[in-house]
Amino acid sequence: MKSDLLENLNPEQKQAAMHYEGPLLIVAGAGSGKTRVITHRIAYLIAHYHVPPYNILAVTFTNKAASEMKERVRNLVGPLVEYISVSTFHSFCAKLLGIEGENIGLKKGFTIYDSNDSEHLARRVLTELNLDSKRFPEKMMLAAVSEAKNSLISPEEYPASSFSEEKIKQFYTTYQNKLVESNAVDFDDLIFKTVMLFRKNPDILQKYQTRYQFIMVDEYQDTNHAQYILVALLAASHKNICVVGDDDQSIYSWRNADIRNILEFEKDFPNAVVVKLEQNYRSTGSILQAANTIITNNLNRKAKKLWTANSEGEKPLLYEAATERDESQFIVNEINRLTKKGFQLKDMAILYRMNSQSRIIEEVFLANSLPHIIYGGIRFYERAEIKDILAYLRLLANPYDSVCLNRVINVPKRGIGKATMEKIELAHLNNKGSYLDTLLKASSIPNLGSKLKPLSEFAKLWYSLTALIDNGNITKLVETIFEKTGYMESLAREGTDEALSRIDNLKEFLSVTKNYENRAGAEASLEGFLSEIALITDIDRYSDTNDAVSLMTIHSAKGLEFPVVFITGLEEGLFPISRSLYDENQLEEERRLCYVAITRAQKLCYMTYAQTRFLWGQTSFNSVSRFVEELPEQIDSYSPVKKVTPSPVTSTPQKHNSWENCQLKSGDKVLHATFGQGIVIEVKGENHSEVVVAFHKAGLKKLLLEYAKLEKL
DNA sequence: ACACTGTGAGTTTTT
DNA sequence: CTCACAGTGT
Repeated sequence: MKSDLLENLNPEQKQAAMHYEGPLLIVAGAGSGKTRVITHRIAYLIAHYHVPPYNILAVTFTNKAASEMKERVRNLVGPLVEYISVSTFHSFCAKLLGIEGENIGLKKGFTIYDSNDSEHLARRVLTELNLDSKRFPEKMMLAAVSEAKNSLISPEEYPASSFSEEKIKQFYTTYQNKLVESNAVDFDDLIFKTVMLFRKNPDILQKYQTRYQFIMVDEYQDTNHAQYILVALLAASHKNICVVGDDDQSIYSWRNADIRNILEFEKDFPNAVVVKLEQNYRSTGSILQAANTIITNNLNRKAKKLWTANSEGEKPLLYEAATERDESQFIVNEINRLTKKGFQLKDMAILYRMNSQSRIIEEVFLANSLPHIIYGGIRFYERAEIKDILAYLRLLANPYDSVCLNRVINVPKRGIGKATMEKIELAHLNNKGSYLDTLLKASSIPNLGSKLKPLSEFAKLWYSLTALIDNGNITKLVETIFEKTGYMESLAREGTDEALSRIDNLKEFLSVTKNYENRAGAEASLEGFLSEIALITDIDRYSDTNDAVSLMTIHSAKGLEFPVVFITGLEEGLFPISRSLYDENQLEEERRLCYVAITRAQKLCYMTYAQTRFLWGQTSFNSVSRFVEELPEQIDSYSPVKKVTPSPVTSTPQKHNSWENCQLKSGDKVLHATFGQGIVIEVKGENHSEVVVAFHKAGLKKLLLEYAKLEKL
């Protein structure tokens, strides 16, 4: 049955898939079938070398990549896939620390802080240390801490040879102490602490070395030093390590990814076998040629040249828009045209450099009723109400967590503010137990006055909820929290549109818990649920069954492919982004980002830019991106200035001049008595008597100017 | 304690 | 522009 397993692989792919023991480096260009090779290698190890699935570990960076890999392995090996460990770096470490964490002082149920929680904590540390947050912004301090952790430098080891280093060291030390007190870890700690665990406990390390006989790492170019050491430790005894990566697609150096990990793999593992995959199966010849032309402008890279046997196809098309709205409208028009030629909406993606660019695109999409999904941006799990309910759950799992306690103790309002909270913190200092212990003994906290009553009630509520933790029924637990805390009720009483949408989000959260329970079955636990949620991103919440255009940043598009790709905002200062313009290394990373963007496209690739763009509160006039200029021969360009814009809606100035009777034009902000603020999308009808307005709260409305009292803002 | 207002500052990418 | 925070008045 498995004899034809490798039948459809090319010779290099086959060589990599058949590799048995010892280190293996697969340099896999974009679209060269690397996932295919990894999945086939896993299947081959099992079928041909009879490696027990239990001994195989595959690590990726994103949950999406992990679940996709799992599915594709399942297609090859069937139900055996459940015994293979396929997971992200972070979730692998989270699980491992859940089991072994007590060896390095982590109590059961520890919380994983996201960047938002970390910032809260950082702010408290800054005030406590009396550090001027202007000279030492928390973002900067956290970045320094992150860099230290990713380099495996502990607070004690952190240098103090300059004034600012001294301050960072101080911050790092206090920040870390507070994490420990809260029984919490941040993202970087997951990797850092796992490495520490292994270093301090050789017996535990050995256990996992024995368990994971064959290790595979995807997107190796994005690993940082800590991740590299983690993998190296696990592979130290058997050296059965296979890494897959492409230095041209390294776009995470700002997260301390160390490109040297891939460039120097052969030094680190001297007898490594190296396989290069250079045949691209994804894109047309023209698209690939454009990508190749761009990337050769980078000096710091391994020489390679992707080729394809695919047909030439059409050259990428460059569109010069007047404004960012025009850019979006062009895209909408093209999408409408392409759907008539047989493309589906889910075949198309719009990529941009930064999330804020999605706003205008979404507006125009809404105005044209074009179905779309925005990845990233306002994240589900970052919405206040979701964070509130999660904070309740996290507090139940970990009653030491001060950040979560601060978040929920006055939500909904219980009349407990800063002053009371300080009294609690003070009492807690002399208490060896958890915050729950402290609050249950609230009557012994001095000077509480009238606040004792609400506090005791809160403690009682908290205590009664703990009884529900262990039955694994998280949905029930969440429903009880909604009810007993009065959270839902207080939102319902508010009755505003915003409150109603919050209620909807909370209801959707119940489908998240149900989904988890279905998947986890008898294994379901509050800790398991929380650690899964902490590491999940929005990308994992969407299914691709809906026919809709995808909108996302280029970073989150890595690893994905689409028949049609629109790359937007190709302007100097935006892409490449202004901060990178004077740093050759950063500029090369921007160029790699551009390379990643182009190579997402299978059939058609569009590149767009706007002559003027409203950016950061003002209109800017940027020239076309240098990346476009690096492609003189490889693209066709299309400038609407010479032709009539084919859009039914436009905001080009020429057209406005002819609207003599009309004070409103598309793009204007207006205020409506009942619908609130909105933006004019379209003016139409005889004498321009009708307007279509996208209201921020009420959505799209068609209005007659004669009746609707619109105030121009 | 809290709701409101105005000011001021910083604007990338994400597990 | 948008968010966070300080200061104000209730």
